[in-house]
Amino acid sequence: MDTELAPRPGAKPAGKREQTKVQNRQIILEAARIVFAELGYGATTVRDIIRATPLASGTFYNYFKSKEEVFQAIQDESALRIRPRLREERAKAKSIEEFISGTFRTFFEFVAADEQNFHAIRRNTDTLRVRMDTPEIIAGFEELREDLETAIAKGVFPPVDADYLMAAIVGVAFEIAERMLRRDPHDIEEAARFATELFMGGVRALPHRKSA
Amino acid sequence: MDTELAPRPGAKPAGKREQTKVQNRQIILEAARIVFAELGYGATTVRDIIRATPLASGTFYNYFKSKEEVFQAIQDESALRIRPRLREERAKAKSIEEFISGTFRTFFEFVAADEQNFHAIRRNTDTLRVRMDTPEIIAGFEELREDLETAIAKGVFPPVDADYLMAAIVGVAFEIAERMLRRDPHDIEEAARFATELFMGGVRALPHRKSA
DNA sequence: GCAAAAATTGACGTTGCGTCACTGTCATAT
DNA sequence: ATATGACAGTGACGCAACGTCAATTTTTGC
Repeated sequence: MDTELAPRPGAKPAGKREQTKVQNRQIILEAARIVFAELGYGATTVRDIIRATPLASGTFYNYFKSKEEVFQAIQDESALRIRPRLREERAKAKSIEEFISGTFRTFFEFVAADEQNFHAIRRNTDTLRVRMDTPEIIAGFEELREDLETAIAKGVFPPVDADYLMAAIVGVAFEIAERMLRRDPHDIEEAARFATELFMGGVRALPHRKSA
Repeated sequence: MDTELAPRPGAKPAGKREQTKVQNRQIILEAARIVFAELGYGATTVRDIIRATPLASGTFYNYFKSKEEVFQAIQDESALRIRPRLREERAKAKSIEEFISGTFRTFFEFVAADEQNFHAIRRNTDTLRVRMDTPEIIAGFEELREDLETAIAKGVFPPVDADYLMAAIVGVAFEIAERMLRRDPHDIEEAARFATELFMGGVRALPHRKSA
C-alpha cells in the first residue's frame, strides 16, 4: 500500500467526515432505487432498504426519517435535473407553439430516459395506480406557471387563467407520458405532437389517424 | 322484549346472516371514511379503523385484507356513482362541444359534492401530494375511451388517437378539479368552461381574464 | 330443540419501527 | 505526536401494528 498519498490537486479536498456523509447518503439512495424497482414502492420497508446496504439500521435514521423521505429525495433529484431544461426551453421560445411543444417534448424525452424510476413509483400495493408529487416537483409546476405569466405579460400568450392553464399542461403531460410508456416503441415525437396540437387548436387540430 | 315480531311485509326479508354481513361492511367503510378524514390516509392504520368500530380485529379481516382494500372500496363506490352519470351525459351529446362540456361539468360537480373524500386521499404522509386510481376508476377511463371511439365512428369527433385523447381529458379533469377546490368559492362553471374551451379550440380559445 | 355451518372474538407469535446507550473515528488544540 | 471532545455508526431493545387461529357464539336447516 502507498504510505502517504498526497491528494491530487484537482480532487475535492473535503474532510473524511463530510466525504462519508455524502457517500452514505448516496449508498442509501442507490439501494432504495434498486429495492423500489424490485419490490415496488408500496411493498418496500425501511428494513429492506437497510438490508440492501452495508449500514446499520440506526445509521439510516441519521439520513432519512422514513421510506417516504428517501422516495422524496429520489424524486426531487429527478425534478432538479429536468427543471432547468424546461425553463431554458421555455425561455427561448418565441411563440406559443415553441413554448408548448418545447415543454412537452423535453418532458417526454426525460420521462422516456427515466422510465425505470417512473414505473417503480406506480407499482404500488395491490392494483392501485399512484402518482406522488414531491415538493420539488410541485415547485416545477410553479415555475411553469411563472413562465406562463411572464409569457402572458409579454403578449406571447393571451391573458388566460395561468393557474388553470398550468394545471392542464401538467395533467396532460403526466397522463400522456404514462400512455406513451405503454406503447412500443416509445414514440416521443408522436406524444409531443399530440399534446402540442391539442393546446394549439383543441381537439379539431389533433393529428388525424389512418385507421378509425 | 317482543316475543315474536313478524317481519313487516315491506322490509327486505334477508336472512340475519346476510344482513349483518352487509351491515358490518358498511360499519367498517363508514369508520374508515371518518378516520381517513381525521388522520389522513397515510397515517391511518388498520387498527385505527378497527378501534373506530365495535368489531374485533379478526372480523375486519373477514371483510378486507388491508387498509388499501378499504380505501379501494370507498373509491370504487364513488366511481360507481359517477360513471353512469358521465355515460348518460356523453350518450346524449349531439356534438363535440356537448360531449366535452358535459363530461367536465358532470365531473366537477361530482368532485365538489364529494370534496371531503377527494381531500382525505391527498392528505398523505409528509407533504407528498398523491393521486390513486382504483380499478373502478380506471374502468371509468376505459368507458371514456369507448365513448370517444363510438363518437369518432359516428363522425362526431375527427379520427384522432382516442387513447391519448382520453388520457388528456382525464389529466385535465383531475388536475383542474384539484385547483378548483382550492378556490373560494368553488366555481364549477368557470372550471368547466376553461376545460371545454381548451379542448374546443386550444389555448387561444380560452376565456380571457380581466386582469393580467 | 339440536346439530352443523358460519361468523366473531381476542390473545398470540411475528415483523418492522424508531431510539439510545455504547463504541469507534475524525478534527482540532496542545 | 498525542490528548480531547465532538460526531457518526452500531445493533439490541421496547413498542406498536400486523395477520392468524383455536375457541366461542350466533344463525340456519332439519
